[in-house]
Amino acid sequence: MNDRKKRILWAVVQDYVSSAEPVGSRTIAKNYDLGVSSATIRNEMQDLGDEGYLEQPHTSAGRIPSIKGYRFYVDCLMEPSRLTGEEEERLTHMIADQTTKVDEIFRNMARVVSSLTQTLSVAARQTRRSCTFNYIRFLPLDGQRAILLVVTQEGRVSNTVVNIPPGSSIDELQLLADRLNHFLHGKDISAADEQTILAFQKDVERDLTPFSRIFVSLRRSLAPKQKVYSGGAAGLIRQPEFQNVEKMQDILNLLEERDLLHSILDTAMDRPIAVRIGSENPDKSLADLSIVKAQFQVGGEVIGTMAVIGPTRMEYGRVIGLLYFMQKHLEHMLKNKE
Amino acid sequence: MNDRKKRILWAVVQDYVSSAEPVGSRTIAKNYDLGVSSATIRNEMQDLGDEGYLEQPHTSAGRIPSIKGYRFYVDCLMEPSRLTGEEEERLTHMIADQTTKVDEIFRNMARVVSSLTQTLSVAARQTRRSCTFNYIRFLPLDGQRAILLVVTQEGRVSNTVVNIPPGSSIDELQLLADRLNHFLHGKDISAADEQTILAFQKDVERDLTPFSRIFVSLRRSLAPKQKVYSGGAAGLIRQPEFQNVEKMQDILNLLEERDLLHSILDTAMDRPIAVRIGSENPDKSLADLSIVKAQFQVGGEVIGTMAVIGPTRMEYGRVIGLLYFMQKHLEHMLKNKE
DNA sequence: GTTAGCACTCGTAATGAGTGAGTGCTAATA
DNA sequence: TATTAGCACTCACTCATTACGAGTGCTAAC
Repeated sequence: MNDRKKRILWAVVQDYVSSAEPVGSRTIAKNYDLGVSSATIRNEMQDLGDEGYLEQPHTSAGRIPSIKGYRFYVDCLMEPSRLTGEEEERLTHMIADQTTKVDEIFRNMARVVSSLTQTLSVAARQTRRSCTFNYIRFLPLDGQRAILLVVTQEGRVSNTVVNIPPGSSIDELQLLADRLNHFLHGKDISAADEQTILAFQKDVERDLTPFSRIFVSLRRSLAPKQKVYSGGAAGLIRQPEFQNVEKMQDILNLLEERDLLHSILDTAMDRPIAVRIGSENPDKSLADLSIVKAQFQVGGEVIGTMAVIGPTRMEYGRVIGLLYFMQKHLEHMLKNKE
Repeated sequence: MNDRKKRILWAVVQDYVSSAEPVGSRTIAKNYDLGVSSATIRNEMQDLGDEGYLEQPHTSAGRIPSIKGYRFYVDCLMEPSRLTGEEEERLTHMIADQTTKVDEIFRNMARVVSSLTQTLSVAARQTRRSCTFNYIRFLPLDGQRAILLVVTQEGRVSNTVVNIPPGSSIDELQLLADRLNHFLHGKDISAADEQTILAFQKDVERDLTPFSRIFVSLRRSLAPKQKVYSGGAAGLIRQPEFQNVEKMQDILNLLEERDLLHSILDTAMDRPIAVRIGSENPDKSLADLSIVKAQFQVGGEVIGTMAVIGPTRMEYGRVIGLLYFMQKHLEHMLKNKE
C-alpha cells in the first residue's frame, strides 16, 4: 500500500461519504489534487479493488469503499475532526446547563449528537453493578398504607407504597426493617434476593408471610432498570441508503427492540472510543450500519455509554471528534461535581 | 340511506379493511349475500359515491370508503367485536400479572394491543393535576450528603441527593423542613413554587440562600413528567398503505415527536371511547391515520389514557372491542386494589 | 326495479430503444 | 518502466410504447 494508493483510498471514502454515489476515477482526478491523470487513478483503483479495499456495485460503475477499506480509513487515514464553534457551543452549553440530573444529560446527548450528524444515537448510564445496601425505612402515609424506601450507600432510593398488614403497625414494620438492615448493611444489593430473605426469615424465627408482598415490592424496586435514551431515527432514515421500505423497517425494528440497543451499549470495549463497521458487528441486523461507541468514565469507573449508529458511509472523523469532545468535557464536569 | 345501501357500505368497509384493495361491485355480489346482481350493486355504489360515502381512486377502479363513509360505519353499522379466547386470556393475564406498578401495566397495554392489531399504540397515566403535599423528609446518607424526599398524600415520592451546606447538619435541615412542612401541608403541590418559597423565606426570617440548591432540586423533582409508552410502529409500517418512504418517515416523525403523542393523549374526550378518523384529527400530520382513544377512570377520576393509531382502514370493531374489554377489567382491578 | 351485455377508462406490468457514466484495455509517450 | 490518451464495451437507468385486465357506466331487455 503505497502513499498514492492511500491518498486515493482516502479520496474515495471522503467523496463517497459526502455524495453517497459510487466514485469514478475522473471525479477523483478532478477534485483531489493528486497530480496524475484519471487513467493512472483507474489503474490504482483496480489494484485497490483486487486487494479488497474497494468494491464495484456493477461493472460500469464507480467504486465504493469495502468494510476493509473503511477499516483502513478509520485506523490509518482519518483524523478526528475539530468541532466548529457552533457545535462546541451547543455541546458545552448542554453539558453545563443541567447542573443536577446526569440522566438528563445523557438524554440530551443522544438528541444533540443525532441532530448534528443525522444518525441514530443512543445513550445510557451504566447499571451500577456494585450497589451497596444502606438501609430500609418505612415512612407514614395514611392509616392503611406506608411508603417503603430502600436506600443504597450511593444515594439511590427506590420506593413503593405497601399496605400495612392488618394487625401490624408502621413501628412494627420498622422494627423488622431494622433487623433486616442490620443483616444486610454494607452488603451488595444483590444479597437481598429471595434465598437470603428466606434464610433471614428463619433466623428471626418469625413468620414473615404477611410481609411477603413487601419483599416482592422490595425486590422489584431493586431490579436494575437501565434506561436507554435514543434519538434521531428520523434523521437516519433520511439518508439515501435507507430510501427503501425494507431498510426503513429494519431501522424501526432496531428502534423498538430495546434489547438490541441494550446489548449494543453493554458489550465490552477495549478502548474509550471504538468503531464497528458494517458486518464487523456481531448482530446481523446491523450488517449495513456502523457504530461508534464511547464510554464515559469517572475515577476509573464506567458511568455511561453512548453509541452513534449510522450508515457505513458515515462521517467517522466528525462523529469521533464529537464523542471525544463530549467525553473530555462530561468527565471533567462530573469529576468536579463529585 | 336505505337498508340495502347500508349493507353495501358495510360490505365495502369490511372488504377494504381486510384486503386494502379498492372493492368492486362484482366482489361484493360474490362474497356478500345481498341477493342482487353486481349491476344493481354498481348502481347503489354510484349513489353512495354521489352522497360522499365512497370514493374512487380513479375511474376504472373499485370503491374505497371516504372519511364520511367510515364515520357512518363506526357510528351506525359496526358492533364492537367480542374477543377471541386467546386475546381475552392474554389481556387478563397481563392485567392480573402485574400486581404492583400501574405504570408497567400501561406500558404492557401499549405493547400487547399494538401486537394484536398491527397498530401503533400509545398509553400514559394521567398527570395528576391535583397532587397534595404531605411532607418533606431528609434521610442520612453520609457526612456531606443527605437524601431529600418529598412525599405526597397520594404516596408518590421524589428523591434527590443534596449536599449538606457547610456548617449545617441534617437535623438542622430537617428542622427547617418541618417548618416548611407545616407551611405546605395539605396544599396542592403546585404551591411549592419559587414565589411561595420566597415568601416563606421572608416568613422564617432566615437567609435560605445556602438551601437554594435544595429548592431547585425540590422543584425539579416535583415537575410532572408524564411518560408515554408506545409500541408497534414496526407493525404499523408493515401495513400496505405505508409501503412508501414518505409515509414511513411520517410515522417515524410521529414516534419521535413525543409532544404530538402527548397532545393526542391529552385532548379532552366526550365519551370513554372516542374515534377520530383521518382528517377529523386536528393535526394534519395525522390526516391519513385514525385514532381510537380510551380513557380509564377510577372513582370518577381519569387515571390514564390509551390511544390506538392505525390506518384509516382499521379494524374499528376489533380495536374498540379490545379497548372496551381493557377498560372494564383494568378499572375493576384498580378499584379493588385501592 | 333489476339485470345482462358491452364499450370505455385507466392503472400497471412488460418490453425495448436510447443515454451516459465509468471501466478496462491497448498503444503511444516521457 | 511508469504514465497517459484513446476507444470500445458494459450496464444501470430513463422514457415511451404496448398489452392487459379489473372495473365502471350506460343501454336495452326482462
